[in-house]
Amino acid sequence: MEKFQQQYILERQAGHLLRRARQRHSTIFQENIGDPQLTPLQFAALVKLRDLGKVSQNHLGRLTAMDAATMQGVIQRLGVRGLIARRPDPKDRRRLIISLSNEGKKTISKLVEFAKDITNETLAPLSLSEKNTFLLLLAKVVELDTSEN
Amino acid sequence: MEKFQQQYILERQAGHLLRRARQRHSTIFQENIGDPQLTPLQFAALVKLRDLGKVSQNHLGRLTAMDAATMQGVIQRLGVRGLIARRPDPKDRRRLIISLSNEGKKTISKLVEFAKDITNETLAPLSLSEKNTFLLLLAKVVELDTSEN
DNA sequence: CAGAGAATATTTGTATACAAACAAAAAATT
DNA sequence: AATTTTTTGTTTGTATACAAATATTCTCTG
Repeated sequence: MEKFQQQYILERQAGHLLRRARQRHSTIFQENIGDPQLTPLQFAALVKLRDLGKVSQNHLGRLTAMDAATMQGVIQRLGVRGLIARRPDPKDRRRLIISLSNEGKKTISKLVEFAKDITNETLAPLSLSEKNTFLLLLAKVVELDTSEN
Repeated sequence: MEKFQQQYILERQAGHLLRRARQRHSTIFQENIGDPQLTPLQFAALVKLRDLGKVSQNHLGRLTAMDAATMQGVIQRLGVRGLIARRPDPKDRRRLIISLSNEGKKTISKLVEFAKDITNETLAPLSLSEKNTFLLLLAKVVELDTSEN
């Protein structure tokens, strides 16, 4: 008795499909966000800052799933554009406290309206119920409790 | 009558979740592929070459969803490691024909066994039927016909 | 067949992504 | 209180990702 050799098809692997889905999202994001300079990561950082006010740089990184080195670059570029303010935490001199500038507040409140369609557009090949299922499963894969937020 | 203001929650956006899912996959891939140097993209290129034999560099890029510039780097690094062979196409002098070296053939046939578990492990938080649903929807999002492969 | 247009590969520049090593400061342990 | 450990942020190095510009070659059209 021969065991059937299980084949390996790239197009059915989670990694390949996730990568392509992110490419799709990235394109749609760029086309719809209304600010050609702003990237998905930069936008994510602004959203979290809008929600929380002031956060340390590393903490913001954890909230947006960026490691310290990546966060460094993102904050750097947002700083250059004047969308955020940085100042040292007097209570913990290791920390850098990040917050939105007035310009940043204006920007995020304007762009978030465009951002709302992007998830929907990214999942456009799916029906409404499929979209919901997909987002639910996706959150489960990354072990995020949906009811948390 | 006031319209309810629709909120924007980062953790429910496709882009953010896709990004995190890919981070998860990337970690699991690295831990399980059995060759610390080999990246997901490099592995994808090797798999396609195994399936097809000889392909031009750009064509390989399209098959693995990499643009020409990215492909350039991946092929470069696989070349340095001696896993592929490159030679000009006599019939079309713009083209570079890529194929597996003997070393590359050995490598891919050994590693593909490890690779088979990675999708499963990446989707471990899901039940078996959820995994299937998820992969199906994911393929639909990137508009890949599953029956094609 | 000549010229326009398209395809292939390369290069440059910017932005993630993350490992690893580092300095400074805070927290935990003895 | 002194030592160890952890945390925070920075820097360096490698690998995607992709836009844009370029040179070469091929294809298509008139």
